[in-house]
Amino acid sequence: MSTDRTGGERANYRHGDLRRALLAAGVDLARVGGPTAVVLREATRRAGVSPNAAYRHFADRAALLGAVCDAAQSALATAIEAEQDALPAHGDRVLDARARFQAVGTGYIRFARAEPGLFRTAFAVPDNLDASGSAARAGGTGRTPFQLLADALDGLVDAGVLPATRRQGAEFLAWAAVHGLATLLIDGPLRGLDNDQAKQLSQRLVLMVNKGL
Amino acid sequence: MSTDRTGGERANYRHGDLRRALLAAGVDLARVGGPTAVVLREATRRAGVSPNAAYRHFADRAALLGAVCDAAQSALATAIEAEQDALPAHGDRVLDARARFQAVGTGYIRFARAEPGLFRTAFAVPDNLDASGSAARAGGTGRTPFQLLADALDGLVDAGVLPATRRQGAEFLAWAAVHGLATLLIDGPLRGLDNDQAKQLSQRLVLMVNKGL
DNA sequence: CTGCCTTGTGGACGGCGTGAACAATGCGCC
DNA sequence: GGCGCATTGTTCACGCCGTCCACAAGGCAG
Repeated sequence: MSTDRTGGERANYRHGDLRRALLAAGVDLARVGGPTAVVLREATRRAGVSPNAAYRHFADRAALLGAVCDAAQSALATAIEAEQDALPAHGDRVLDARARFQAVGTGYIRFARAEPGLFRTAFAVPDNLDASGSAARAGGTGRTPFQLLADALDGLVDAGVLPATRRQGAEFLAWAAVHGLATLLIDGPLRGLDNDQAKQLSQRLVLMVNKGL
Repeated sequence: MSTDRTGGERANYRHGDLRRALLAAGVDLARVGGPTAVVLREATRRAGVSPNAAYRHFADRAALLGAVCDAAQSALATAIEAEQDALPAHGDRVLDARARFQAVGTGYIRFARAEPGLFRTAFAVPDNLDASGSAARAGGTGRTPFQLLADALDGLVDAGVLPATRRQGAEFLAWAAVHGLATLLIDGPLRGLDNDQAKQLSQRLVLMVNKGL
């Protein structure tokens, strides 16, 4: 599906869009097998190109993995946005703010379960506060997953649900809880829970966070 | 330090304790470089033995990694126990129960920060509920990290702090939060926080869990 | 048209996990 | 005590991986 444009062999010596092709192949690999499955030689194979061609577009395997990681974060952001967009606006500022916050958690965990390989890859590269806000990791609205969470918390403060004094650092507590549950659900002892149980547990978790913040 | 008994070359054809030597080498590798650093050939090299000798004691690399993973979980359990043992008993059942619960989180995060490679390795192998209680993962008291958390929650119920109705599944919520914070602190955007900030944040998190459960 | 910069190729190297055949060892049985 | 056999370690070999280097094919600027 991502070999090259014509489907057969390249007409020209040049590929034309190799960087994008390698990235797409890398994402496919990550989707199926997680971060360790994004393998340089296999990506070039899928792009119909010799192994070393990759080095014209990525410094090394880590660079390719980093790009795939950014793409995965972007997909996560998109999933969260979709969850929020599906929300009916019922006018009540408090309820709306709570719902948007809840949707961050729900979307996060839904994505982790739907695309475990991509999810694992999204966090395979150690990141810092800069990377967490990098534009390459943003979804359709230009916000990264981390920023979407921060926005939702700001919404809680604006609606008067969360005291401003407890706002600082709250994204880390909330993120920790949701991210931890996600890893428990896909790699941990909670693997194999069905959708209902997972949904129930994640709602309970977000309730806990809401109440405990 | 873990080459062989005499320090020099083996006197005998037989090694005598190769399985243990390979495991020790594997743990050393994991300590420094995390799960991906536990490499069969390097472990055998450190044990002073040919690469294929490992296959007499481990089915494959994954089996060795699994054993290292169990050892890491056991070390984590020991760290939590140590944190609890350091607690002064001030007689009040409520305060004691809370302190023991808090100590699980504190010990968990202290270990993650002190031994990030080992910590990452402890969760490198997807586990299930059976594995979470395996004796190989237990610390000095024979309890695994997961069981120590469950014990602490039972203590909260016994002390009347946590309503019994909310006990079921609480270990997953608590674990999610603490584990999530740990990963944020060692691989995530919170990397590089100093000890005070980390301690403060983890106390705040456990407070959140306590209040929100 | 010509020369140069970019992009892809081919060959090679060392490291990895792993399989098969072989050799040293030491224990159990006579 | 000697012998046979299961155990444990060695050697050789294969295919995969990431990566370096020298080279070739294409396109663009002058």
